[in-house]
Amino acid sequence: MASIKDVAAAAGVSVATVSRVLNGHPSVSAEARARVMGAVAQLGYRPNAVARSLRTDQTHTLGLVISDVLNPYFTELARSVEEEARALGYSVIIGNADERPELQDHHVRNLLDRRIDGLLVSPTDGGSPLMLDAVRAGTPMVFVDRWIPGVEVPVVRADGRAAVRDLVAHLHRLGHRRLAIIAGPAATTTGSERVEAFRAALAEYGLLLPDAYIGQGDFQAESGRRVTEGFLDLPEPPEVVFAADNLMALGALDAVRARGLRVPDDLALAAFDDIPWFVHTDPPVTAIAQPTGELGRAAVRALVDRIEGRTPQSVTLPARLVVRRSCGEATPTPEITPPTQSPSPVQRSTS
Amino acid sequence: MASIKDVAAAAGVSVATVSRVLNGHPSVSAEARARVMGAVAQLGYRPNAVARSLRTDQTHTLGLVISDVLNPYFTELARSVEEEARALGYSVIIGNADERPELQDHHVRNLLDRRIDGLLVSPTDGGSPLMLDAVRAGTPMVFVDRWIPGVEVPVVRADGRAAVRDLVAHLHRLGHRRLAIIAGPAATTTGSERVEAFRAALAEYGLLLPDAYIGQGDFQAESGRRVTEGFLDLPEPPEVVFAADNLMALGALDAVRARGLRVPDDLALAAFDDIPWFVHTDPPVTAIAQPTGELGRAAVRALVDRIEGRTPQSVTLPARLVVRRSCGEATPTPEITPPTQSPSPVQRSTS
DNA sequence: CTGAAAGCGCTTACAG
DNA sequence: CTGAAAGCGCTTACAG
Repeated sequence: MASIKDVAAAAGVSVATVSRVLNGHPSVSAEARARVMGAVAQLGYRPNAVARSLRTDQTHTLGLVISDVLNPYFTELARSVEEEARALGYSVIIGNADERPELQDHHVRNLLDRRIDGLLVSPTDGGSPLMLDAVRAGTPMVFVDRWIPGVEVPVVRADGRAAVRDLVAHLHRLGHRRLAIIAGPAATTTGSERVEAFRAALAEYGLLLPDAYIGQGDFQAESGRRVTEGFLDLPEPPEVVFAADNLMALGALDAVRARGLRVPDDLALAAFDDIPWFVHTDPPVTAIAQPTGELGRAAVRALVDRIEGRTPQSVTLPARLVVRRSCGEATPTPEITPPTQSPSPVQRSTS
Repeated sequence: MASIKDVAAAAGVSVATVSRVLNGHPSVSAEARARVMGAVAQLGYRPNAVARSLRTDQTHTLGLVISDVLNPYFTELARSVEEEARALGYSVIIGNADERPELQDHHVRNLLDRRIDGLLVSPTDGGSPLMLDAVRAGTPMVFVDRWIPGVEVPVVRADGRAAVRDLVAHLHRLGHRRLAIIAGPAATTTGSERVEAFRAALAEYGLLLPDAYIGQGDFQAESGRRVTEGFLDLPEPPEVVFAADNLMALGALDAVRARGLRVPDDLALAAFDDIPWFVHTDPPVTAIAQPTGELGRAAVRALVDRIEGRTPQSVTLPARLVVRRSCGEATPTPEITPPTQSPSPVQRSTS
């Protein structure tokens, strides 16, 4: 591969001059610039980003550690992160933690070793020593979706509390009283918050969330299946299951179908995170939709602000309920709240 | 951040010795080793991968350029690629082409600039000059899923012809005669091959594939929607639509539902690529399943073989038909072919 | 077993 | 406007 020396030789100038034209430095004569450009084109020269990074101590790269690539929510998040980063002149390297803390640490370490300029993390746990050290060492970092309490890092996330309240109102209106939840790991904020939001909303209707109705999942499909089976085996099974993410909802659907039961007749189902497939499942699934793309973009902006010396902003965006048929036929409501107006509109899907 | 000099100073040895213990070089005294390890632990030292790469001309990194991260097929592929790469001591950087050739080139260029050790590509088009140059320049490369004819690069992919033949047999048995396809871009191999396999299978039943029944999609959902609407507007609409990937099948479902029609009564549907959601759609979708994980792993092995001086092997694995209900009720067959036995078993799903 | 030194491909003050 | 030189953090022949 041609190096800057080859270009300099071909253009009859010094490597310093080549470097200057490559970096758009103003003080280069038009003639030198032309000769260099010619040599670059002729040799098909491409600057070595590794060498440049070593010298400048910048990689123009962001690390993104997501909890699970197989989760469409994170996949959409990753896509918007890459898009915004590209627009701001950064590339992104994705690490998939697969909901496993050790794998998360592996990727954080790898990313740090590569000297990425900043790190976007959706933590799989309560914060490993490695991650805490990285924060203390001053690594620019921003949490997306999930975060670690007590750590001085900006957080970009959705607040689902109002939407969960809307969901419980919807369920109550349909006559459901025994409501259960498939929770994510308690060590994650989204794992515990969604349970708490659910519990608080139930309390408003004088309903309790007994321990037997809190199933411990790990945000992956298999756990949703297992927990749902446990619910169905209860002497008094719940009437509704609220899955704290879309993959556990998939597992719940598997479990219900495997027993030859039907949603919503035998068990109603709702999920956190809305995905395109929920429109076409049997039945279409009532879900809480996050503004995923906007979260990804806001997270990148916050991180780049931090990297470039500006003050990063934490951002909290509202999630919203999308009612479909998986909790029972909704009694038709005359007014339809427009989707973008109120802070937490109950959007009635056309499906 | 502590550098190798700091470690050397703290341990009272030269940087050469530090480097040797870090790299497991045998000729280091036990005492020096212990002192270095101590200093490393105490300083929390981590080698700078950028500097190491510059020096060794190796990044231990693979580039993976996929066509679309939002496609669950590619997401699963990416996951298995990362897993196998990690097992072999490599990390992977993913670039998402989003089915856009310019974006694909952007990522290839970025990856090349970063001096990745090798490139895994699922080409979005027939091969840009940039990609062709990279091959000519000797960049270790392997094509996965899609490939570029006439280019001397190993290919790891699934052969769907037998499964497509099984699909057409299934459709014919159900009485369908007017069969249409939503194709991918003709510039991609999977775009054209799936049409040709479909056409050839139809011919075995004396059926034609008229131009009006070949819709041009781009492997993304919106195109599936648009093409399906076109089919439904035809004076004589098809009885079945075969979507060449799962996202276009999603678009087809959208279009059918938007018109208040039903699958399979008004229009039957089948898809290339099987995904977990197809079990739970209304109705469950008959699909052709690829051995995605195995493809990803085989591709990595081939690429690493090439990188490490061994001779890489092209690999072709069979895809198989999974019958569900989206093409009409199947007449129950007495024997169930075990999924792993025959080269192209027609697996009857339990859903 | 160990260290001094060269060099990977760049960028950037410094001097002219 | 231009070039010689230093230096980023490593690895690795070379000499001892």
